[in-house]
Amino acid sequence: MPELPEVESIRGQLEPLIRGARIIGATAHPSAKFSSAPNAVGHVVTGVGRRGKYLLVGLDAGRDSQRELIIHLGMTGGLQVDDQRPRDPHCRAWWHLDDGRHLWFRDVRRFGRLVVVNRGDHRSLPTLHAMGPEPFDPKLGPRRFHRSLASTRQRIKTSLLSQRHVAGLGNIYADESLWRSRISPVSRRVGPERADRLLGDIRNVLAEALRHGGTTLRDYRTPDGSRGRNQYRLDCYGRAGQPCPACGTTLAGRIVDQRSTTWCPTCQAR
DNA sequence: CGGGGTTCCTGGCCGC
DNA sequence: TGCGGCCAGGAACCCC
Repeated sequence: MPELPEVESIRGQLEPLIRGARIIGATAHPSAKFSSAPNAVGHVVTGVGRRGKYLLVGLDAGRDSQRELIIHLGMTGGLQVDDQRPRDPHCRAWWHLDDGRHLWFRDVRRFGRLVVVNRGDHRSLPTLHAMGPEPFDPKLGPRRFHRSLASTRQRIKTSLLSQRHVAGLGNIYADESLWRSRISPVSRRVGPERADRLLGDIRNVLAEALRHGGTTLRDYRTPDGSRGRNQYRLDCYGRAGQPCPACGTTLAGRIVDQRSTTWCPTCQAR
């Protein structure tokens, strides 16, 4: 489940591998989630960016078009660059590069998707289009974050996963951030002081995960095949029934708005 | 137009 | 040992 630290780790490895390459061919799984891969053919890769959990591959076709290949990795998606044509049964799309290499997208569960658009035209991707600020954007201050959270009555866990208030959190880092900030995931109102603390803890949790190469629970790998190491550092996510690392209370687990959620009933009391 | 429910997918794991 | 059932979950999509 690649979240911001995992997507950023992939972006950092991928960009030097494919920047400057021209895409001369493509093959895609017939699903509409992948079938637009051939629209990237004829373009040169100008760079690889990231917004929240989306990878943004810059494409340049010369005089006419500045386009963008947008990839969301979903739960099980990953990207590789190989000399040979991919033979993996879970390959959902691949692009032939002019130096003979192949960029390919592996996604066992097909929760990922990709699309080629005119650069910056994100109207076909509602979540990206309405994406909140990057967590490390200096323009995102505690006041703005609090105001944003206060604009809805959704549970805080749901708000964090919505990408509308801050970009890049998934289920793992949402639970980790709320645990660290001692905020109940079902809280519907977060005051200015707690919002301030939460923003700081989101930044700490994400920065630490990034420093440790992301979290590999099962599928996540960077393009060179490396696993993350942050899975050994999780305090809360996936540990229901085990003692809270802070106070020893048994961590609780239940479904909150369709997502499995873990929290400490003592530290994160309502 | 915000919010809620539904759907897409497959492999690992559990229990019988 | 084999296998049915269950679970993981981000975002598009539909509807009110």
